[in-house]
Amino acid sequence: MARITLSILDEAILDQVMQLFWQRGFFNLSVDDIVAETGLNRTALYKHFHGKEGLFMAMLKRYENNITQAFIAPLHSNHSDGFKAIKTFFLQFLELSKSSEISFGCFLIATASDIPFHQPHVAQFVHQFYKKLHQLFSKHLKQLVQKNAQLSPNALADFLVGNVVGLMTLFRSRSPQKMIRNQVNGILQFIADLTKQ
Amino acid sequence: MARITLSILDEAILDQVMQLFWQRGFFNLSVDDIVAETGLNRTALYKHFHGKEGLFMAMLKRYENNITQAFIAPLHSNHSDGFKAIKTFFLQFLELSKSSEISFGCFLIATASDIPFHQPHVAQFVHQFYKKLHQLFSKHLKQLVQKNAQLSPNALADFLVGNVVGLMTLFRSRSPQKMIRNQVNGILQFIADLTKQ
DNA sequence: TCCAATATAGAATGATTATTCTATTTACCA
DNA sequence: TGGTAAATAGAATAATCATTCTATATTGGA
Repeated sequence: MARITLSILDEAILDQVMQLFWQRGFFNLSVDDIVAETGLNRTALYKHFHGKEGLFMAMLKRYENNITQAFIAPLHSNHSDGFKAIKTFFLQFLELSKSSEISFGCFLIATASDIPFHQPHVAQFVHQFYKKLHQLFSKHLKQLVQKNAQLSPNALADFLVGNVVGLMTLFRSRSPQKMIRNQVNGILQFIADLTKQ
Repeated sequence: MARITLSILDEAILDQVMQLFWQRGFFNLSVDDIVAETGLNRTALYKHFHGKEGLFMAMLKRYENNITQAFIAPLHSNHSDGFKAIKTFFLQFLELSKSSEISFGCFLIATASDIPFHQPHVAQFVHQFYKKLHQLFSKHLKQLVQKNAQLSPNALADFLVGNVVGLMTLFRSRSPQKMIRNQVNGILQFIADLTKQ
């Protein structure tokens, strides 16, 4: 029966719904907007997602599966060169900033900013995303950081997660390309220096 | 007549209104909520602020004057030691993370995340805040960075602004103390290394 | 082809939204 | 003290909100 459920909901429509929540956030997007702009059936919405909150959570998960997974792919490589993996990941921000289409940052991180007013369910999901990112960074940093380094791989991974959060928030607030570029360069110099010390 | 206007609006009530917008954001706080929870007179609201948008903008300015100014005070010092000024500024995040009271991050930066849906007026105000922060960092970095450094003081200032944005967003999303501490330590090590190279 | 289950479109509902209006109270100065 | 202007409280309004209901259309298998 899960099979049937899936076949009913048009994937293209769900992508549109995801985009809308991503762009406008939970509180600034009404069910009427969704129905009117995407064609998602109102009755189907309540049958399959049990309301607006359920739909939002489903779209957040959809985003993580479809968008986030692709973005963190460079960090999944088991390449021996940990710096290269991290560098490839952060260079994506430069590509994003060069792109002519408007970026709305990261749906998950934008939601993080609204979190105080969402269900604990949503908050937990965002924190788990932070954790996944942390683990991926940490894996590469472990083989990169010298024994005598001042900061541990775990500490540095937190530093990188914080920088991703910063970059994504800059994107969302339509900051100039130069700011993005300078922050990425700062991060990369910092990581590069770790191996030289 | 501006004199009269000021005497009418209770400063304590305005502080409460500011706190509410700060905590809940524009879209998740109704005029009825404001009236019920702070005692702000509804008629006065429309007379003096011309609606919810005007009140929000006024509270954002109030926040910048009262809260932000105090927070960036360490960067206003003309101390000869630029590193010390920057360090003092970032150590404030550690104090904040140790504090038992819940932090809602930075009102300006949380608004940045909602910006795509606000008036350009609001977006511009947030960008000017980024700019002010940049200039303050840049001032200290200029006397800190070696001539042969890979990154310019202006580039590094952008890097620091991005990190402030990241830290504030972590606060807002109720991230663990350890994440905050590790990001601050990363920033400080990076700046310290600038002088040693 | 016919039937039962499901999908759809959109009207109805009742709560909540921002804003305006009205009536009453307060403050201030001659 | 008396009168005018401003402040207040809260009712009224019309739009919008999330959700449910109803009636019609569409499907898929015997």
